[in-house]
Amino acid sequence: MASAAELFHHKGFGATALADIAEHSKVPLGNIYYYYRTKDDLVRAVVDAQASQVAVMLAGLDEMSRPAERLAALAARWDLMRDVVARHGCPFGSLVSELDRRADGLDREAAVPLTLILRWATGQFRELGHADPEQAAATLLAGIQGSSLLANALRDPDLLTDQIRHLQAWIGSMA
Amino acid sequence: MASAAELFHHKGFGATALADIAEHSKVPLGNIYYYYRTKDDLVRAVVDAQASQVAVMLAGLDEMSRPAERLAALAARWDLMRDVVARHGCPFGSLVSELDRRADGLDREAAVPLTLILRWATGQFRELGHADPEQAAATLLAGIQGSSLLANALRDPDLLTDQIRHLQAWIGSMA
DNA sequence: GTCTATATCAAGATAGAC
DNA sequence: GTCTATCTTGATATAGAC
Repeated sequence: MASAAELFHHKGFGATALADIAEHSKVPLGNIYYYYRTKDDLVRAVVDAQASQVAVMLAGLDEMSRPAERLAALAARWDLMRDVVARHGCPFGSLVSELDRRADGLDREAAVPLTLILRWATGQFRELGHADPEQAAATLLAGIQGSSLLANALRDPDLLTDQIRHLQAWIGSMA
Repeated sequence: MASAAELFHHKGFGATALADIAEHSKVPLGNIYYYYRTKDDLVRAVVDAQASQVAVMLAGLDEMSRPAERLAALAARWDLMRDVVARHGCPFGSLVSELDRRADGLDREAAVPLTLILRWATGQFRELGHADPEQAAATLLAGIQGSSLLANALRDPDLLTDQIRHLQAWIGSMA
């Protein structure tokens, strides 16, 4: 499953064959099907794992004292992965972008990690006393996702770092 | 080619079969291969067409008198397609996101439409007297792309409209 | 539970009549 | 140039031995 998450991120869901995952994880092909009946089941498990990781990350941020600090630390998470993001995009964003065009239920489930972040950030901006916390949260997450996409398109990690800094300054300006 | 552009946008490049394009365009399957030797050739043509459309759009915006007006009008283009964007994502952003994970040259070519916009916007911000026009252009395009992705993930056209308005207000504040 | 061999099928690409 | 029939490949999924 970890191999699947990595390969879906690096090569995309559609372009990753189960044989690729079998080889990368050293798990025999047939064995994968013992745990995941279909490829869709596997990507569902990957998305669920992403959602759990997000929940853990947000819980960690909640340990910080002030909301502005927490929001800035959220943004910093993408900057920590700047080289991976510039090469392969944001793991949540690129997967949601690919799965969102499907008609089955998978498209909605793929949005869960981003939804969790959005809801959490809305709470933080509310605590900050922002007049429109939902819009502010969307501005922050859109800024993160958009710079991840641009940094990926231009293969430029510096673009990501610059924009994250810009977002952090914006957050700081209303603390 | 127009059918390919539409289906690549709606279903994604990998998930669209040439048979789908043949059916949608009423062009017999074998006939497509007379004009495009491979599926990669076809998506290359689609990206080239996107780049041309972008060039035409930017030339149209150049007709406006003031740079702030032009930049706001650029952002308005996405709001005009709000329902399509909320359902299928930005046609440039989603294609670049899918093709960017490929190792061949196609990944770089897919970035051309976004690069054209970025370069143009940089010039506009420079004309506006912005201290860091490159960063401002990245902020604008990242905001547009990020809200397109979020609006798509949440299936919420209003999110896109809100964010576009926010970006336009930001542009207006420095005119 | 593990693993190899294979069935099945869809999709890219081609052959060749018209 | 147009179109149908088909070849070929590769990927999902399964069968069945161990």
